Amino acid sequence: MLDASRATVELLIQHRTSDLSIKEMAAHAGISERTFYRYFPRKEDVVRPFFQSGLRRIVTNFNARPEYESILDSLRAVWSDAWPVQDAEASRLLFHILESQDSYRAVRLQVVIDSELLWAEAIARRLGIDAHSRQAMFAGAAVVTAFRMAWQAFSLDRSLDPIETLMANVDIFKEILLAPA
Amino acid sequence: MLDASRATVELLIQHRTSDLSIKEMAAHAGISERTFYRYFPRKEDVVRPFFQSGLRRIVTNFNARPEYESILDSLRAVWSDAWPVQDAEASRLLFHILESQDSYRAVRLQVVIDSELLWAEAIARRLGIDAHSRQAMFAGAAVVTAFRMAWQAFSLDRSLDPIETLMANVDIFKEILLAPA
DNA sequence: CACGAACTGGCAGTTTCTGCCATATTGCAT
DNA sequence: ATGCAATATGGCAGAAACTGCCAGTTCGTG
Repeated sequence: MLDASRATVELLIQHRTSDLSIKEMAAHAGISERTFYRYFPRKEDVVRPFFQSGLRRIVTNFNARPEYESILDSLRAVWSDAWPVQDAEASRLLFHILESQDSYRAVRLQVVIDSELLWAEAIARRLGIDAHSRQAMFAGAAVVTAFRMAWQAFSLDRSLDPIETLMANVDIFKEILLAPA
Repeated sequence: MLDASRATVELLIQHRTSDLSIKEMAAHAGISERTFYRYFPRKEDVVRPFFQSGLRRIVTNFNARPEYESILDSLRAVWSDAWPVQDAEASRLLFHILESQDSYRAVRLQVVIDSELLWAEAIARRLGIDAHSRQAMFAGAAVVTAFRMAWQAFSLDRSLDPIETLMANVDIFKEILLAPA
């Protein structure tokens, strides 16, 4: 399922457009149309596993960072190696393709927003607070917002450095992310 | 178009489900199926104008508040009268209906996230800073996050007071919303 | 190997969505 | 008010998206 998602994203990038039929997607992923619909309730859900796995991997890496490291340093570290696609230019292209159709954009945003919960848990663990507390929830939202805006800025402006952009964003929420209680 | 959106949302609430066909929606809105598709590119886009107009109205009201009022007081004021639907119970029901299907949930989230830009401009005007600055963008994101979480909490927990929930959320981002530069 | 559970594909049928053209409505100048 | 152009609407045919059902396959387990 993740494989099929990856294969389809690859096809989207190849064709530089979001106008692909189910037939084309299924064929390139090497599965039948019927199976395609078992994996993805709606056509645009095809990008969901791709982004989910990427986002989850970042959080997992964050959780694997040493305790003594500051949250800001950890964020810098995990952001460095975790990109949705290896090539920066392909990443930008994918952003624009998915941005061009509301249906894809909406799904991508939903996946991103849903990762707030993972980040809330991760930050809460670090700060030693309750993962369901208001503070933890908003710390999660802050991290995701910083990611989201950095990715957008990076995709729109070729001259930006992704890591520095993220860190500048995170800096704004510093207090929220550092206050222990 | 907004009328058709409102009518359809009304129908969703009446039927307590998101499983409505285009045929039913168009009939209830008093337009043909063909015209329905002229207004709404995809079926689930039908909720878009409804939420957009609600969100825009809140920002407009915020901009109409007196200059001398604090941002927090203004937020409290505009939040008080502006609900997507008049009846609180209907509002909760609508939330659950749209939450039950990813396609509707994704659209709602997208509309909410897109209102960040409006808030960034509104807050920037108040603080006397550039609307495209990083600080303004994140202030907008902070307000929207506070709204979003308050609405969710309010919809899930019948005992919560919407205004107090919002203000408690906003309080977390106090520094970002108050710092003049 | 046997067997049940889970995965996959084919196909018919429904619903969603689009292109094209004809008709109606609106805005505006006369 | 009248004519005219621009725009909004509807009908219909057809394509694409999506579902239900059943049959064949693969996979893990005893």
